[in-house]
Amino acid sequence: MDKNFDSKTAEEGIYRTWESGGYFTPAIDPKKKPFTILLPLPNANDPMHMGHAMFTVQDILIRYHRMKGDPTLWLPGGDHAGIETQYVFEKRLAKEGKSRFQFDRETLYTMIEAFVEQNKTTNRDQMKRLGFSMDWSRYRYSLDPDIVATVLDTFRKMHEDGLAYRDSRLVNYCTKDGTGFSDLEVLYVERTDPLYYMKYGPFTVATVRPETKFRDTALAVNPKDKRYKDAIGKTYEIVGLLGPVKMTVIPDPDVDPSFGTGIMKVTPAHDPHDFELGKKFNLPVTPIIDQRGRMDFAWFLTQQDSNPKYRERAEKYHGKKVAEARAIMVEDLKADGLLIKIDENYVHRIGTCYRCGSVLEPLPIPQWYVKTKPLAKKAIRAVKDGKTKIVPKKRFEKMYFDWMNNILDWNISRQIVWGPRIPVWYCLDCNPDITISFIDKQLAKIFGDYKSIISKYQFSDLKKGLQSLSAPLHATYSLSPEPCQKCHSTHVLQETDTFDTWFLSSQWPMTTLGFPDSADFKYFYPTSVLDTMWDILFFWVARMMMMGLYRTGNIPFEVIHLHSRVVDQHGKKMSKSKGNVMNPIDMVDKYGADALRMALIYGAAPGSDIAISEDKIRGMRNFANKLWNMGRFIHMNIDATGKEIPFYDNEFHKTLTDANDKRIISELNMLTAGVTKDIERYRFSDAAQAIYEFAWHRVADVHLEKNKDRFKSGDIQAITVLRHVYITLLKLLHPFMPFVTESVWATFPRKRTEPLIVSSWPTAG
RNA sequence: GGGCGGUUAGCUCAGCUGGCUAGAGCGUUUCAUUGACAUUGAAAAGGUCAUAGGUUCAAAUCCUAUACCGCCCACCA
Repeated sequence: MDKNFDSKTAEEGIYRTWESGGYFTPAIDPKKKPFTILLPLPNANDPMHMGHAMFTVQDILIRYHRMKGDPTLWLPGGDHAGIETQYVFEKRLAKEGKSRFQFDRETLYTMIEAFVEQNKTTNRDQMKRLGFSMDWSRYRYSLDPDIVATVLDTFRKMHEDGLAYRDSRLVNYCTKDGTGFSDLEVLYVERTDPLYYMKYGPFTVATVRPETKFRDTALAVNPKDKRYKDAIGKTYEIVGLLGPVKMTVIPDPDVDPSFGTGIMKVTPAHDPHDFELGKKFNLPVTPIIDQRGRMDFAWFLTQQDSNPKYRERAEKYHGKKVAEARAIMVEDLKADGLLIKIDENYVHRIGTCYRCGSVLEPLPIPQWYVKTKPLAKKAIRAVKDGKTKIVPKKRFEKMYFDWMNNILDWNISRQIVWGPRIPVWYCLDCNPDITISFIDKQLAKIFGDYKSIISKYQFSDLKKGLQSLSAPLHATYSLSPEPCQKCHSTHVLQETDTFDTWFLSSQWPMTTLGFPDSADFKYFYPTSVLDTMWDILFFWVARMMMMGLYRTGNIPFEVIHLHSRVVDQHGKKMSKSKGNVMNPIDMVDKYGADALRMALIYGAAPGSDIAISEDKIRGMRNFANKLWNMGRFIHMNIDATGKEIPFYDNEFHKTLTDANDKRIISELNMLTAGVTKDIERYRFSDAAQAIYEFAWHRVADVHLEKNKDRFKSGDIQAITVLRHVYITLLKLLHPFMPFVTESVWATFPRKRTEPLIVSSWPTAG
């Protein structure tokens, strides 16, 4: 044996032995209850970060259960990660001076697909570097045809059940990325913006968005506000930048009389609250900002009789970006004496795109939604009834219930190409006023060439492309084009929106296992533990609960375990901009996978952050080496005796005479019981610390030193006990530090020849 | 605005259902060692457990309030 454990040369070979031995693939035994974990599917295109390294938690559970003899499955996978991947790809295009809008949808899709294929294996190889014992023979990719087929079928069922529907309402739209998002994806940031007090006929109104005033449809006041009591229901003529308009004052209990002047202008097309209010009072939805984030005054410019002054203004505003237009309008308001004052220090929160940071525009665009209330109800019930347990309970159960109880319908439409297209079809002949705003080869197939389409149908902006249809709400579910049910026309077009990535991943437990009738699904579903970080509790975990219960009638997993977030050595979140990101693979190269794994587990309390530093990883590398040298010491002493050392068993136990031996055995039994209990209770740090403490400070520092003379003198009993203690430690530590333990294990004689990974978990006593 | 978590040694944190001199890793100081390991060993310094009350025979641990830090949720224009 070498003087030190050399992780670099040992790890790869060991992993290959495990893999080629088939130990990662469980043997299906109907008599045994399996233990199953689904890997939270990483973006197939993404290199590994420290967050992924925390999947060590899963490997600990998996290795523990495998050693206990359970048919154990850890199912890996990769996510096409719709918007994420397309965004990364577009950035690359931008570097070449290109834009996605230069390509038709099929070409763009093919390009992204090729891009993903190039990088798909990186993440997988890195998982192996960490020693993760996943069943690679069952690896799934979220765009595998059978997975997509199940997802589409779920959509079909939801459509039939009235749980998937199309509606035109305000959507959080990123004008830069060109897609809408669900409420969860909105990132609110605090900002200080000017609050403008504008003259509004006989009133004064405060707003941060003067540019939307042209399409205000009403004024709202709190019905309890005495100041405006008499105004409710009355219509006023209000002179604005483009001349006078008529507006009615409506009551709205949500208006805060103490904010601004207590009067609110109502803009249903660009404010979610106003949109709802508009529905109540039958106000028209009249947009003034388009999907590119530019001012749209076409409605005004097409009027024949408009005043030349106003017309000139509208032309000036038209097509300008929101911020730019606002600045010009503020100047015009001042010139007209309509601006009363500006509060420059108004602090509010504004919705931004979590991807690119742009301000999101609430825009009225039709999208597909999932009706979530009935699904949430069952998902709440399942946790309340204890069918699925959340660990740590105290902290995260409340979060889960709060979110489920206040859940809103889920927007599953994305105006991107990278992902499965929503399988519904619209008849172009039944909807002659349809607006098609993208380039699509499918259309060319229907009509022969683009030109004829352009002449027949309205295109809002061909170049911008790939956006949602503003079609009437009639849609037919189908996987392939079928003649219109009403008019039998074959001029049908598939919805251009693709599914939100989370719509696919929410079905991961079913789709990966082969729902509805594969052997795997029947055997492994519901899975045992779902381990992930709390940041995707709503995005993913909660939605899997809803979708799993909806489709299978059964929970997708028995336990939801939320692991720690990895932060830097000062307890700060790792981020590229802060420059404090640590690459897990670098650490594996430098100190070994065992060291990194142990450093991530050791000292992490359930639900709290775990601080990682290179010093800590180095400390754990030292521990791996300590363990290695304990093995070396034992070998040297055995070799010195020149004898065969008996295996430690019950018979041998009875012959123990030395107090030191008896004591260390009894302590080992206590440790075994403790570690087993800690793992069962998801207290991995406690288990890791207990083993570390015992191995280093109890066995190596005390027992070994104290009994050195006995070992050297060839005391067979002492050596047998020591070897047994050591071998048991290797087993206990194997889930945490699989490489070094497996490596030393191989140097010791065993009753059976299997590697440590499939050896039996020790029992106390 | 609502909610959650944190505040313990120089740094990062453990301390689960209250109970012996409050622990670990890293760091610091001193000493030792060519015989498993310097990726080592022995020893040491270092904490009024955020603050103020309260419950209790007993509180870092439970309760109340305050302060600061972090996070989540929410349509206040």
